[in-house]
Amino acid sequence: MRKISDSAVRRLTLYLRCLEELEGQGAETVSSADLARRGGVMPAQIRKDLSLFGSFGTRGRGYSVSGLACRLREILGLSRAWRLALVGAGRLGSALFAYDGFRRRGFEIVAVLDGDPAKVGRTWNGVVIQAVTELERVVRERAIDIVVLAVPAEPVEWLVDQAVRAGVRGVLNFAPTRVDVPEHVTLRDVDLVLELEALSFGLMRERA
Amino acid sequence: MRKISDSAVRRLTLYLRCLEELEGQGAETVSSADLARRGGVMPAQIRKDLSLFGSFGTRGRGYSVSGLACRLREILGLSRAWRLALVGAGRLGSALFAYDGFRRRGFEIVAVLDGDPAKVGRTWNGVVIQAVTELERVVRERAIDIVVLAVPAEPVEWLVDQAVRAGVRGVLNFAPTRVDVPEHVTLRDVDLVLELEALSFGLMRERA
DNA sequence: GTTTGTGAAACGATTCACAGCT
DNA sequence: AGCTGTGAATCGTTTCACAAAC
Repeated sequence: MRKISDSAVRRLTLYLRCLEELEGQGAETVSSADLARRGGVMPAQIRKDLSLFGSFGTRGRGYSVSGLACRLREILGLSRAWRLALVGAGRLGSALFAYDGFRRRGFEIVAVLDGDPAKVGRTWNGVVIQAVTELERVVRERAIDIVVLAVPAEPVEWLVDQAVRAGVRGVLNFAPTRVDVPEHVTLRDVDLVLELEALSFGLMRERA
Repeated sequence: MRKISDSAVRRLTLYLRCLEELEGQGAETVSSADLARRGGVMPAQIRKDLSLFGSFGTRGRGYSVSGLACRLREILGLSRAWRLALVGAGRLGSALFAYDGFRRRGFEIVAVLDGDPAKVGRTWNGVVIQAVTELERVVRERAIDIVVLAVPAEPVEWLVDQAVRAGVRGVLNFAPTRVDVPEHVTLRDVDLVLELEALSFGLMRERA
């Protein structure tokens, strides 16, 4: 199976958003040139990206807006629901839990865990906070697909180890630390300090 | 001035973290091979990345840990403080405000703004929440370098416009929307839904 | 002998350009 | 005529390999 670059995946999600906007506007069909204008990319890039998965358009006509959106949702795995466990019931965890952009895309946080005994037992919108020591059991018994780590760097290695042992398939890591996962587990890092550092670098070079 | 790719910048921040870890362990010097092992990259990649900015090593010896860390901090713009305004005093805003990883790197949130009149006037750790309508004035009068947008997609265009007009140099956008900024302003997007979508894509292709 | 700094080679991603379908 | 799908060409990034420095 061909390897798809991260930038290509990012663009696919971009195309989907543009298509959903078009759907809302009642558009029936769209050409790669139209879509490219909206997304700020080159038309050939769109056609190339799509050609990695099949041919979804009609020559001379373009793409069916709803048809292509549907195919993209399938390709990205967004036509099913994913079960998430959130580890870390601090401020960031609470922000992620409350954010409804996730649920709208089929990402459902079905379990919340925290290392602070004072937080364990509290309820967030019907979800009881459990102890981190329960992670392995929770992932297994509640059929968790993705673990979201909103915790400091230190416990991350242990947490990932537990989750992987229990059969988790994806990890979204917010801690500023490098994690190793087995080949069959998908990992993504969101490093907020890194983003600011990269921004800082950009600021240093402006008008220099 | 040569253009530096985003992936190179990300690696520079990675090198800095590894060097700071080494500093903590009392190491004096490090070779590109050592550093590469820690960072999970190729030694030649490190040397190539560094060569974009000068030559900091000694042949036969390696690099001075503290010396290289210091140079990287200068290159990344981390040896000075940056003044941030946070727009959006919701859950995400509150998580960002409380996160001390920013302050440790010299990113100081000196102003907080929100569109909800009920929140305006409240104080967060000595910082009074102001109305978003004040953004332009705040950026100008308080010499804001970077605006952090922890708000929904809708107000983003207007907010960026105000901030840019007032001379902001960088924007960190958490809203799931494409923003256009003038060439002299640096923009970075952190799109949490996109990260999950990309993770979902990864999960679809595992063991397929 | 060791390790850097750097051209050259290999690789990967983007853009071009056009044959082929509607 | 209009637009897709794709091989070829271009561009940028990563890796190799070695001469120069210590």
